[in-house]
Amino acid sequence: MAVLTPKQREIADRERLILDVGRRLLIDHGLPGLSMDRIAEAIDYSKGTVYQHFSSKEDVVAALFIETLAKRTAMFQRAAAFRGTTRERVTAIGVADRLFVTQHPDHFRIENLADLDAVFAKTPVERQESRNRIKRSMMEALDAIVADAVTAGDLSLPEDVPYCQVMYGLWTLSVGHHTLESSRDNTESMALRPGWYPLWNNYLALLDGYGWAPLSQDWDYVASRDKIVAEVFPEFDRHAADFED
Amino acid sequence: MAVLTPKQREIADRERLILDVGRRLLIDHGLPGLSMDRIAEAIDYSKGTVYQHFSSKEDVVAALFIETLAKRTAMFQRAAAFRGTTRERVTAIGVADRLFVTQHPDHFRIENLADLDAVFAKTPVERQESRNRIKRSMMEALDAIVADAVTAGDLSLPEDVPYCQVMYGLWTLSVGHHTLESSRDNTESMALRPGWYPLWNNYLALLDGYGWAPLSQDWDYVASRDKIVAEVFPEFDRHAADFED
DNA sequence: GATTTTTTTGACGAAGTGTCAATAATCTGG
DNA sequence: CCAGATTATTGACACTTCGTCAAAAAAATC
Repeated sequence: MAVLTPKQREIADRERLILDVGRRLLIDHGLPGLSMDRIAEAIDYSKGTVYQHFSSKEDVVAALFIETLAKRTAMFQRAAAFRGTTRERVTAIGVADRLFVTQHPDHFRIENLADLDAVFAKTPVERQESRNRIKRSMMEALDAIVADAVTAGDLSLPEDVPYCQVMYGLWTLSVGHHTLESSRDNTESMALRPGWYPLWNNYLALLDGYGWAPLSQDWDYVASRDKIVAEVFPEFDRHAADFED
Repeated sequence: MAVLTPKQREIADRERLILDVGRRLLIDHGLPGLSMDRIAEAIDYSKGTVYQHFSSKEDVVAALFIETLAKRTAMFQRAAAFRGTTRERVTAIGVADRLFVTQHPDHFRIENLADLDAVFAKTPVERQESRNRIKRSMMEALDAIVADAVTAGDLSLPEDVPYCQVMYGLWTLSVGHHTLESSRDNTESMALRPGWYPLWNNYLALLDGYGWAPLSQDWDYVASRDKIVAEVFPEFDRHAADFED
């Protein structure tokens, strides 16, 4: 089965094509702008054929979301492998998050549009399982950092606090930040400088609050941040400006 | 103009009726389950009449959201007026947030469904301004607490950190938490105890991280929490169990 | 009670969803 | 290479929803 028949090739290519067209429609015209009719028209096949690939419009969106999630997870895994203190490694996750948002804005946009129950509820179980599998592998990479921090003595948590709670805090900070930022008037109504600073500062405060050593007062995390970009994400090095505003 | 003609009365009553029916549909069947046809059928008027009240389906949803937002804001304002240390007052906001979520689940559900750009984008400007006005008054109540903390010497922020950043951190924690919690499988995929504890602990850590005195190690905030409920939200006193899981 | 203004109605056009019988293309074994 | 079996493709169809608008009904006004 190593080699595909021409027909199988065509089908595989078409699946890619549908996703690419779908992504464009989703980015350019939002969720309501993505319709099966439009996809069919754009790829010059009939609607029925599109339904052969995806069971519903939501299924297309979910498939796009999964691609996005895989990309984010890959970046997080690279970040988690940074060689440095455990707190630098968790900082690397924050950096990866920021780079993901700024360097793959299309993917990031899709995360906001597609990670909704309304979408996945109309999707075949395999798709849902696929999503859960990737999310789980992401969480594992993150929890491992906390576990390492505890064994290294950089962090000591009360008995009743599970490892994942710390990462969960960072995650909620990020999700909340991007949710609020995505609707313009929210940040507008606050006298807050837009961009990355508020989130970065809240990361620092939360980790300091948990007592994750070395504390921000004892270490130059801006320097760490630059080092992380240079070592882990050299392809984005030139874009250090992403952190400036 | 103090007294309404019967006709005006009827129209006002009907507006209420539309919102009530709309809320039920939204809660029970989600965003797609709310349709103008269904509303019209449920209230025994024609669709055209519904459109006399609201310019679109999204307009109905937005109106519902504004009612919800007003309710939350009122609770926050009560909480902010708690007589205690500044840090207790910010804790009171967290308590109010929790009580809002648990005691008004319908409203909370609506926040998640309706505070989307996709909704407000299709809404007349007055509605948008209305939302922004309420949000702003909410933020003012919150920022005032931080300002008081700084003048009281409970908190000292670096020059370049605006007051609102601290509240913004708490807000993003809450938004992120509820966003993640609203999709079952997210929390499921983490070994995290569900409910209020992770959020509460992250509140503590974030505020400790900012050095907002008295720090959690020097003060019994669980006791404060009970006091806040008893004094500010006596109507919910019996439901202290909301904080237990 | 006649006239003007306001309100209500439901049929309508446009768009979108997902289905399915009919048609076309492809594969398969002799 | 071809007949027959299998698989893929098509687009018309039934359905739903949105938002509009001319015509009808009701209310207000004089």
